[in-house]
Amino acid sequence: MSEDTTPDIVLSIEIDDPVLADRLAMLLGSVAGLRLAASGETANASVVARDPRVMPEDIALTQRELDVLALMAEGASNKMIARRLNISVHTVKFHVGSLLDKLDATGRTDAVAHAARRGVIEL
Amino acid sequence: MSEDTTPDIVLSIEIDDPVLADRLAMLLGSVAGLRLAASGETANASVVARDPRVMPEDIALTQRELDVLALMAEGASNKMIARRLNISVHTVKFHVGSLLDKLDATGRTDAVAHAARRGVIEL
DNA sequence: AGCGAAACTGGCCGGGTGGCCAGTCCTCCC
DNA sequence: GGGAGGACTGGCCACCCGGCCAGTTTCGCT
Repeated sequence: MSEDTTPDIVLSIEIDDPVLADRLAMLLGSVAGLRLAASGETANASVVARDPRVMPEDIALTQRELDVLALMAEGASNKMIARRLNISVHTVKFHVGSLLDKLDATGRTDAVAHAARRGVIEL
Repeated sequence: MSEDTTPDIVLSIEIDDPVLADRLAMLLGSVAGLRLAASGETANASVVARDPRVMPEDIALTQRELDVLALMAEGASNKMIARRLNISVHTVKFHVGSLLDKLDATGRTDAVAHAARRGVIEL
């Protein structure tokens, strides 16, 4: 017991592409100071596929629309949003309306789903 | 021009903990066949902190509830869900009700948000 | 047989939602 | 100085949503 001040970092590979996953397992399996997680083992970190949502491809949402969107994602009703933002329910509806437009959604539930998919918001 | 059939895997480290990130950068930086992404560069894969949602911790949802939940996440109205599942709107409401219960949600938007967060559904 | 869970259906109703119309203030820009 | 866009507000209204009550059938387990 001496230089084990830092135990191996346990890494789990969570990549769908079997080819890439294999290459990584190969490369990382023989790195000193690092270990691949056994099945079921809790890892310190995971290697995941490049998240597709990272490229913004931003839909142009105004700040206010983002405010409303965030609260919608919390399950807040128009009334709650109005109170939280100190604006009238009508104004909330106004923003929700343009949100549905811009996100090409049919309702508020669809809107937050689309927004989450496109990375506009984080659930 | 011979064994470059497989260019280096570009890896980006996206970990908040600076200590862990540093150790990983150190260990991974010197692995042949693998390269750390330059800032802004698009990586093949990312090293991320253990995603909390990976552990199932499944809420016990019945098959029918999962059916309804999936359609809710598509932004479908109760009427649409009813048509798609060949059941009455009342039955849909019944399932939505227990979904709200089990997912501890205040409305359908909140329900799909919670479900997505817990990994019950994939957006 | 008896019992519970799941799925299904109905009526009723208050409140929420989204679409339409209208309008007023800003500020930035040509 | 006139336009364009954003934020904001109002009324009106059809429809949807979620919660309440009630009931049926079918299944598996004991």
